[in-house]
Amino acid sequence: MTQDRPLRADAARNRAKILEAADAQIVAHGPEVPMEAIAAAAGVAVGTLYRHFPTKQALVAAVIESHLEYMAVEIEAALARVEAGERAADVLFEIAGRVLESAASDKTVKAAASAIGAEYDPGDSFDRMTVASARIVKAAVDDGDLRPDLTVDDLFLVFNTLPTELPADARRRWLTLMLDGFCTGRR
Amino acid sequence: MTQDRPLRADAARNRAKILEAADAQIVAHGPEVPMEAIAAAAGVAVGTLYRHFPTKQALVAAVIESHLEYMAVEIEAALARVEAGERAADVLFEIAGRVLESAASDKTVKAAASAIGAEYDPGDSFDRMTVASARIVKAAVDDGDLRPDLTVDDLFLVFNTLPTELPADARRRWLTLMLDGFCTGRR
DNA sequence: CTTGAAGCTGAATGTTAATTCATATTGAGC
DNA sequence: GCTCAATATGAATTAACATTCAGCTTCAAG
Repeated sequence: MTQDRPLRADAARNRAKILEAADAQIVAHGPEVPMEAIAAAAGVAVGTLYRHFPTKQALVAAVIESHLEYMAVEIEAALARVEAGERAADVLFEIAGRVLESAASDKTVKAAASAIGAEYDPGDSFDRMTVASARIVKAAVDDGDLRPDLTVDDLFLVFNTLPTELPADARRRWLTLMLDGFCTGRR
Repeated sequence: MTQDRPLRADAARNRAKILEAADAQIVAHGPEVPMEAIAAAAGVAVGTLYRHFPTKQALVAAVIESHLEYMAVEIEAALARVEAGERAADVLFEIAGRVLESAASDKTVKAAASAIGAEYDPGDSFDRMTVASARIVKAAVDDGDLRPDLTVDDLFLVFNTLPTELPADARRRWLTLMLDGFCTGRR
């Protein structure tokens, strides 16, 4: 899909700048940032956005995909550690903070997408993320560290729930409360 | 503020219809519903919206205020029950579900407001709500039912966090996880 | 039943933002 | 360094909205 013909050097550079700028702008100003603003932030003209992405929706979808990809990689790495013998709950909690940031941005972007009406394709990364997460949660439950009725869906519910806007320390506090609700108390 | 001169009967009726329609439309379709849509839902012409509210922001602010008012009343009633001897944690949890609904809508509407750039005045209702909530939380903590480090801010953090969109059962599940995180386990 | 103020209507105005496209640039194979 | 297909540019087009206002309608006081 990316390789019909290799991209010209400057085009590839611009594409990257556009994705980066779009991410930053959308996370910072929400759904309604003008394409002009994204273009300006990327240092290109609007027309260039449309050379790379047919519509604003498509651009937003691409940004989402990059977030999902990041999270998938992160979580698969965590799963590897669990399978290598680390305690699942420990790994999960350690990851949480880092993934949280991306999840937060991702949520903003998803909201942006649906506000615009994009029915974007969940795609490969999402499945990878789900599968890996499910295994980690299962392991932690089996260890007796997480309440036995807990599932990946709960985890996702909570991650999708998380507040986008507010301060880092509030976010940390929130995470603590959440995770405490997940634990058996035995840990 | 409401009583410069009593409103003509039909005007009062329209104002109520407008507020109701605005609430429904904003909660259902989000910030960006056109004034035209609100007008149509209320069965009046756009001009009428502007007779009652100078700008869209003002209309949105009025809707927020009505939600806050509802919650303030609800929570003050809860406080009365606590002061009458009911166990604070019980009352709090019983209320939670009901207040949750309004909080969810309110969040949507607030988001709408800030998306439009309304710096609306938190106002009286908000303070009443805060004060009453703080007392209930304090009582529950003193009873030993809620973890001792818990404050109203935590409660609000959680209520502001709550997902607007999703299904009633998911919301219930979420609430359970949250509240479990709040408890001492003693209860 | 009159009448004037209070209300209502909806087309017109002004603004903002997505998307297009004719024109101008530029990378890379030769 | 030449050439042209790939790219980039940004003014123009089009669509949605918020908001205004001149003219019409309806309460309600007398």
